Amino acid sequence: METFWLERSLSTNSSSKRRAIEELVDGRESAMRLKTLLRKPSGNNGSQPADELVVKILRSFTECISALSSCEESEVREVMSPQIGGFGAGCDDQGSEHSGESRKRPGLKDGRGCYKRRKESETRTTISPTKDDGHAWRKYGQKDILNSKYPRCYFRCTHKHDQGCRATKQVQKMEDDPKMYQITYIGNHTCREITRAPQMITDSDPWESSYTPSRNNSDTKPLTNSQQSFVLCSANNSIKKEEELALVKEDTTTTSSDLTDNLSSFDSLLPPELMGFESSDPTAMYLSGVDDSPQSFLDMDTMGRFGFDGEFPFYENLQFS
DNA sequence: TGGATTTGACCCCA
DNA sequence: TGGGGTCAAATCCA
Repeated sequence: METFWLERSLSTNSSSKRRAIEELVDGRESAMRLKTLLRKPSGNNGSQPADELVVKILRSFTECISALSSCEESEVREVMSPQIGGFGAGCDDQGSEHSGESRKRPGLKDGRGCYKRRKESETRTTISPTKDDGHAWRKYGQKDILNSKYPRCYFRCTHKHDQGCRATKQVQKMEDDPKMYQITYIGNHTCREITRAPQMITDSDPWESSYTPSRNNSDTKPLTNSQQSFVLCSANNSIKKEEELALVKEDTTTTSSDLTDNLSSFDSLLPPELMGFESSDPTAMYLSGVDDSPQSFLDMDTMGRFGFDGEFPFYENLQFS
C-alpha cells in the first residue's frame, strides 16, 4: 500500500524535475539568443525578435517553477501522510481510513498536536537588530530553549492558510547581544504578498509584544537592515547565487546593455554542471550528478524573484556576505 | 467581532 | 527519552 504512494511520488518527482530541467535549458538558450541579439547593433533581421524571446524565457521559467512546485508538493505529501493529499490536511476525518497504525492518541481532541514535522529543505539564518523583513508573519508558538537565556519564537507566514505559503521563521534573541536577533527562515514564500508598509511591520512587533515588557523606541528605528543584517550561515543555498541575483535585481531599468549584462549574470545562476550544457540530455546529467533537492538546483524563491514579482521583500533585509 | 497572541498539549526525531 | 517544532483552544485587543 505504502509502496504505491512512494512509487507514485517518485515518478512524479523525476518527471517534474525532468520537465524543470528541460524548461530551464530552453530558457537559457533563449536567453543566450537574446543576449547575442541585443549585442548586435543592427537589430532583429532574420532571427527571432527580442519580444518573442523574452516571452519564451518567461514561459520557460514559469513552467520550471510549476514543475518544481509540483515536485515539491509531492514530496510534502509523501512526508505528510500517504493517505492524505493536500496542504494542511492534518489528521482529521480522512485519517480514519488509515486503519493500521494510527499515531493519533485515542483521547486526542480536534487533532491537536497531530502533524508531521516537515523535513527542512532550506534554511537561512540571519542576525539582525530587527525582525522586520517585509513579510507578514503570525506568531504561532514560543519555547524556552535549553541552555538559552531567551525563548525562541515561532512565526509562520500570515498567508499560510489562504495561499498555502509554507514559509516560517524562528526568532531568538542573541545571548551575547540581546539587541540582536538571530532569525532563521525556513522554506520559501510561495504567497504573493503585497508588501506591508514598514511602519505597520514595526508597530506589530510580535516578539516585543510577547516577550519584552516595555517597548524600546530605539529598537523600532534601527539602522538600515542592509547595513546591519548579515547571514550567519546558509545550509543548502548558494549564497553566491543570491548575491548575483541581488545585483540583477538592483538594475530595474533594463536598457539593452543592462539586459545583456544581466544575462551574463544569469549564466552564473546555473550550476556548473549545466553551464556548458547544450540540451542533449540534461536530466541525465542533473539526476545523476547533482543534489536531489530542487532547491539546490535552482532556488524557488530565487525564481520567483527573478522577474515574476518585481518585488523581493523577503530578502530586502538580507545582505549576503 | 475578527484577527493576533498566548500557552499548554502533543508529536517527531536525534 | 527529552528537546524542539507545531497545533489549536483560550484569551487579548483594536
